[in-house]
Amino acid sequence: MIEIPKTYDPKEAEQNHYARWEERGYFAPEINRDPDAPVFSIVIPPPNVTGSLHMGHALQHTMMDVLTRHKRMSGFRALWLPGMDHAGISTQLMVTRQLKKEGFSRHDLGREKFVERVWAWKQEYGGQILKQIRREGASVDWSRERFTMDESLSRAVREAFVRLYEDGMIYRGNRIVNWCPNDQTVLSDLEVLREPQKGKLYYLRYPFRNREGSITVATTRPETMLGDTAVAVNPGDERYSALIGEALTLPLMNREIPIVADDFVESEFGTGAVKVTPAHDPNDYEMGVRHNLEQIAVIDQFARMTEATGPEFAGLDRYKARDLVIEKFTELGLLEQVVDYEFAISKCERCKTVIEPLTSTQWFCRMDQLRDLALAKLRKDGTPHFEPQIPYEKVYSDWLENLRDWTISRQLWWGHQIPAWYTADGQIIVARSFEEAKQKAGTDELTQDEDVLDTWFSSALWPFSTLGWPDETDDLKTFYPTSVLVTARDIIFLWVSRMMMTGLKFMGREPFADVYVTGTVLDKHGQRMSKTKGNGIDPLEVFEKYGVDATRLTLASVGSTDTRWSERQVESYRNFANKIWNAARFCLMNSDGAESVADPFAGELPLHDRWILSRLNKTAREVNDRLGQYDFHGVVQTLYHFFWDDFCDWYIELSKATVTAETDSPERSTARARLIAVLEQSLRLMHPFMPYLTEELWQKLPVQHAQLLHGAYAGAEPTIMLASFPQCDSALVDERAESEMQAVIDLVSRVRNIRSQINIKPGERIQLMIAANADLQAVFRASSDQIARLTRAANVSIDGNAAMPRASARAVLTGGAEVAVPLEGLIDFAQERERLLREKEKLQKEREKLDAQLGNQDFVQRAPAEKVAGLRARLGEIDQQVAALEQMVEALS
RNA sequence: AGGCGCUUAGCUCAGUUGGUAGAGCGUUGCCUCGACACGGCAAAGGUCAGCGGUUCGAGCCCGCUAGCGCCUACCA
Repeated sequence: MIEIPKTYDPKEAEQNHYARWEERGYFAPEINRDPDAPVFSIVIPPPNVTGSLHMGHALQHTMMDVLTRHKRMSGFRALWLPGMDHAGISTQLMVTRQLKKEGFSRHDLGREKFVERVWAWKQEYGGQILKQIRREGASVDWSRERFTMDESLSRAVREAFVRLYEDGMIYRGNRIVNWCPNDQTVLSDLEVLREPQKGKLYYLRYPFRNREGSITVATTRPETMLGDTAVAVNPGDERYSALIGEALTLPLMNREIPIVADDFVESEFGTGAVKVTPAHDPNDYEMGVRHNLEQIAVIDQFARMTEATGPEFAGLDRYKARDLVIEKFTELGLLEQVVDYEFAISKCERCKTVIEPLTSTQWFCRMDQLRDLALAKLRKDGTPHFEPQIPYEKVYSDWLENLRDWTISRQLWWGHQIPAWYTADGQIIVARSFEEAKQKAGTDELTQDEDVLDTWFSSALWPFSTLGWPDETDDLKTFYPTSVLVTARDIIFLWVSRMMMTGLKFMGREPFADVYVTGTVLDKHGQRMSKTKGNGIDPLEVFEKYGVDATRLTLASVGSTDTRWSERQVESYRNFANKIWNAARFCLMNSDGAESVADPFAGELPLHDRWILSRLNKTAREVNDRLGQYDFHGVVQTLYHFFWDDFCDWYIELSKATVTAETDSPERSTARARLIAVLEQSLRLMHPFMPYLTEELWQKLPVQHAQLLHGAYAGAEPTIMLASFPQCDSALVDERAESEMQAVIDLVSRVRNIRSQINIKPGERIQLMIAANADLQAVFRASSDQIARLTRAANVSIDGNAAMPRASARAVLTGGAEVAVPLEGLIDFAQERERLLREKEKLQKEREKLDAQLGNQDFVQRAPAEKVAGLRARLGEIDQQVAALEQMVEALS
């Protein structure tokens, strides 16, 4: 007899197993010795080196771990590759702040020292999240851990850059960009937030150059007027058509600017005339290009007015300049009106500073060819397959179709420095290394570009750079393309699409076949969890309180829909874990003799054994199928109900008498071995979701652990991680057993219902009289001991006719069976009559519905014959039961 | 402004090709029957947001309305 505590303590299991799994190399694909093993691989979405675990990570990691463990147990050569992202801006900000506390800036240190400092920071404080990933139980292969700034990955970055440059897809140019005046760097469109902003719309008059009068333009940013080089109107706007080409005098600057016609202008908005500031507005920039307008930079990189604005404005902050412009327009009588106006403003994703659009010389990546590769792949092969396909496939393709060039340079020090050098005479040399650049340039008087690349440039290469690219390593050949990408929806553009494009470009193959997009865990009010709102739930605290396994089940069942966080949910899965623990506890307490049984399910089996095997195998089938479809929610439900309802509530109870028999016997040993065998397979089925609990229990079971390992891991030190994942043996799926067992379950439930309704004390023994047809008689007779035990009946009689005592509580069952509980002296006849009449009423209501349906000729003719037959059968059944009930009532009168 | 999604039991969510609505928690009653009170047994609870349509039949398909949410966007 093996004794374990009454309550599952997750902490103990969590402390015991992870380190051992890791040390023994279970996480590495090399543990798989089958040379022909199919391959399964996932690369982790690399968390920021500055980050710490939040619910979104825990959610994604749970799902990736479930998939990886499932495939590993199924004999796949499984790799889940971990790593981190250097997170350019975040990390640089982190260290800059630290420096500031010490009283100096990064410029005091200089670039080289600063970068050293960031590395030191990374060593000391970075990667806290890696420890937390261990805590989650994530079966990642730490021997393959990567960091986007590793030398090998940096090499991949340079290689990719050079190739794209050589193919004409990367270029350097002066264009309008998103500039963050606080972080002092350019940002891509995807790193800019659009926020609604209450502001004002100013109506400004621009006088005609050569005559009286003026034209009025509306703007939210009057200060940019200093850089205006035109006013635009819609070519179809009759109010202005005569004015097109006419000259205006730009107030304050006294500059002559033309009126141009452009389709961009919406006649309905404002006055229908737009001031054009090509240097400080993306749309105006485009218009400027179309009309060949001068770009006059009036705002600098610190968001202050430039020298070009003249002595009164130069050096003023952009908002101060706004006030001054308005003041001057008022003085000149050129301010027509000011109205309240709400519009969208661009802010820096990181520091929330208002973005200043300005023209700047930067590196860009042309996206047209890359986009076409991705779109063609999707249209031709349906790759990647998004799950859920709706709406994500369309979200992805729509975005690709409207893709614009990607600004890839950043004015930071932390990151991959752009592999471009300039000669003294301004020639650009793009090369993989300084050596190569010198060769190409024919001189060593070269200066490397100061800028670094967007963090997402290196992330875009992650699925192959981590596997060794550009070298053709074994890992690359084996694990690329990866099997599936699991991610939140907010980085479909930033990351997923870019990996797809670079993968197709450099590898000639997609980086992953499937993209599983997870739902989001919201707070209990349905709001997104965020640091600034402070409404986040720390997964580590939940681990502490309820255990990792319970948390994982909760997260897995979120699936792909947004779900509000509810601690009660975790609590119920904690209870489930405890239920498993106690079911195992029961099995272990009654395990003596079980190990001597070689083949527990050999030979002829009683109903409940055939039934549980059928249920178990159907469960295995469902779990495998649903995991294949990424239906995490469904799998959790399936496992929960199989284990709790089928195994605990019925199978254990049905086996109890035999299993707990006082004296040893072959029957007892066999029953015990069967119980343990079913439990053992259940643990394997649940292991991907609940790694700690299942390992803890599996190790304790009196079974031949080594024999349970999947063939690919033969010889390994036994662990449930490497045990074979149960597959459905369809020979064991037994519909007849299931329906017969269902009859027993119905019978027991009805009797319990009677006991409860009549208030029979739980301790009180009853008599049970069952009348049934020959088939059911045989079923009930074979299970009569169990029926007696579960209904707490002193004795059970079964026969074909219903000669039942008048003083009894009775019920009719499906299949025409009847049951009576004789209760001489206890029965209140009137009450019992009412009870039966209520039953009858229920059936009659159903009958009415069926009558209506079957009375409808259209239904009978058009519905499938099978359906109609089914309803007719049900109708017959009801009639029979109603008749039986009427007889019972009659007998009571 | 467009696009998309959601609205099912008090709460959080499932609902597979249209065929008599499900789970967990909560609620009610009974229960120390030695695996488990983080438990057992039994039960109550729903005009599937509203309106209209298609169909023999709609939570599921189509249209409109309302509320909520998300994403995209070049109305200054």
